[in-house]
Amino acid sequence: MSKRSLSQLSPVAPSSPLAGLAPLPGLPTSSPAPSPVPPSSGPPAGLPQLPPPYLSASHLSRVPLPPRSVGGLRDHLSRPRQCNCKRSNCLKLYCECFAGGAHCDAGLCNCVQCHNNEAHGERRDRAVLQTLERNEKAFRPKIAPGPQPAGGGGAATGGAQQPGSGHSRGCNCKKSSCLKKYCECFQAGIHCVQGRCRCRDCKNLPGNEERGRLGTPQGGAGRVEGGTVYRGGTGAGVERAVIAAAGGDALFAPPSSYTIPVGNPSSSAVAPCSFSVADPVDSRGSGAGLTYQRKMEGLSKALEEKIERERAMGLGVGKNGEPLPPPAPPPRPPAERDSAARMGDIGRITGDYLARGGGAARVVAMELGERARKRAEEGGGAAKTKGIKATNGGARGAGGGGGGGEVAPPAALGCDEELEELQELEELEELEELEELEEELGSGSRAELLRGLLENMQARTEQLAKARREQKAASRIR
DNA sequence: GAGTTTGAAACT
DNA sequence: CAGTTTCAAACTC
Ligand SMILES: [Zn+2]
Ligand SMILES: [Zn+2]
Ligand SMILES: [Zn+2]
Ligand SMILES: [Zn+2]
Ligand SMILES: [Zn+2]
Ligand SMILES: [Zn+2]
Repeated sequence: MSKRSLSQLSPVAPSSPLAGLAPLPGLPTSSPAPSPVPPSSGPPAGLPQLPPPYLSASHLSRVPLPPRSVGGLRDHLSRPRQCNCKRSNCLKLYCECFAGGAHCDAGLCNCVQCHNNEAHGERRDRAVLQTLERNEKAFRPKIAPGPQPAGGGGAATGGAQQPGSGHSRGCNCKKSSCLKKYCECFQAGIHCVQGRCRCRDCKNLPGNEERGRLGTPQGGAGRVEGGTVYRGGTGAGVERAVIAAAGGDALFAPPSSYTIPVGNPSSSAVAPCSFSVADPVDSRGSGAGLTYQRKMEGLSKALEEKIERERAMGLGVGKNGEPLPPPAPPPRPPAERDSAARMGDIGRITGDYLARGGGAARVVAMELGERARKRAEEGGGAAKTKGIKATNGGARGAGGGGGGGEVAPPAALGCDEELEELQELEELEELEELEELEEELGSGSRAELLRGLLENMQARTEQLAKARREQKAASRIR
């Protein structure tokens, strides 16, 4: 389902973007559609010429392409595309994969906390929209298709370039003279374009041949995929990036056909799209049902208590680091809940708690530890009690506060500390302990719980990071 | 592999 | 739009 006719312009168009990547002819400029693809590795340009992929501001421009990869299934489009992102969640253009409109390949990428995958479809969708908001051409090729003096990884060779070709936005190099792969032009193997490139001391202009053919003695060749310039490509890189291929060749990962709902700018695009992968509901699978529910219950209760306790102690910080004075508006809902609601409790509770900024990390850690212990007891003996890295012990991390009466947590520091703590914990997913734990608890429950916690933590982390930045900025402004 | 440099992307 | 900060890759040692 979810098949919508293009002409259907509903206000809050829940575009179902990405998903797969739809080959998108990059350049706007009319491409005579020659046969750019050079010999080697020049598969037939089988892609039909699609209509201008421009995201018209008047309506959704859903690229009419084979919904083949609708599920976001493996995009058999690009070659090794691998990133090593650590702090962007692969949801920013910093990430090669994301920038190229592809999902990260858990097998190839070495990214941390990657959200550029089907498992985080919605997040990714939002990120894509944000990115497009900033720059509608964000996912379009930077390198014009057409005949290029390609020389991937090396300086451009030919003489003059055809108008319209080159780096669409030009580079802005200041210290590399455009002779290193720091320069996108150079990396793409094309000359800089006067008037567009704002480089200084450019030595990558037509005529200025071979300054050192391979400007980079070390490292590998650069590459250009679908017009996107990448720095990556160590060694095994593509010697000849074959930039021209963009003309409609599947050789590269054509920038996916992201769609952007521009229908009504006024009404925020809050609900971007509900592409949703599958029904998360049933994903739980059979069997784990009851067990899972019980676990959740237990955890829920434990967390609730913990929260209550801490709140009573005056711990907690406002979203912006401000102390949290009011004991809290205890909107303690009745005790009646259906299983479904109960299931969501964990999320709600932790979310609530985290939102208030308590020692989030600490709580999570303790909770996990407790869970493990519990499990051990139940299971009867042999259980292993995973302690889960409990970060700073009893520490009064965030709320800290101290002593009597008014708990005035040093917003600044507390925030920072908590942030670190959280970031550290965010990597729980990679802890071996958890994997072991998983065996004991059952992947279903563990995964679900963990995911919930992590998501909350991530959200919180983002908040904190922002707050921290602001503080930093504020202090620097002084 | 650790540390530095670089410029695009992000943010203010 | 300019000035800064963040980020991940290119590069150096
Ligand atoms: Zn990445
Ligand atoms: Zn990746
Ligand atoms: Zn990734
Ligand atoms: Zn340059
Ligand atoms: Zn340039
Ligand atoms: Zn230049």
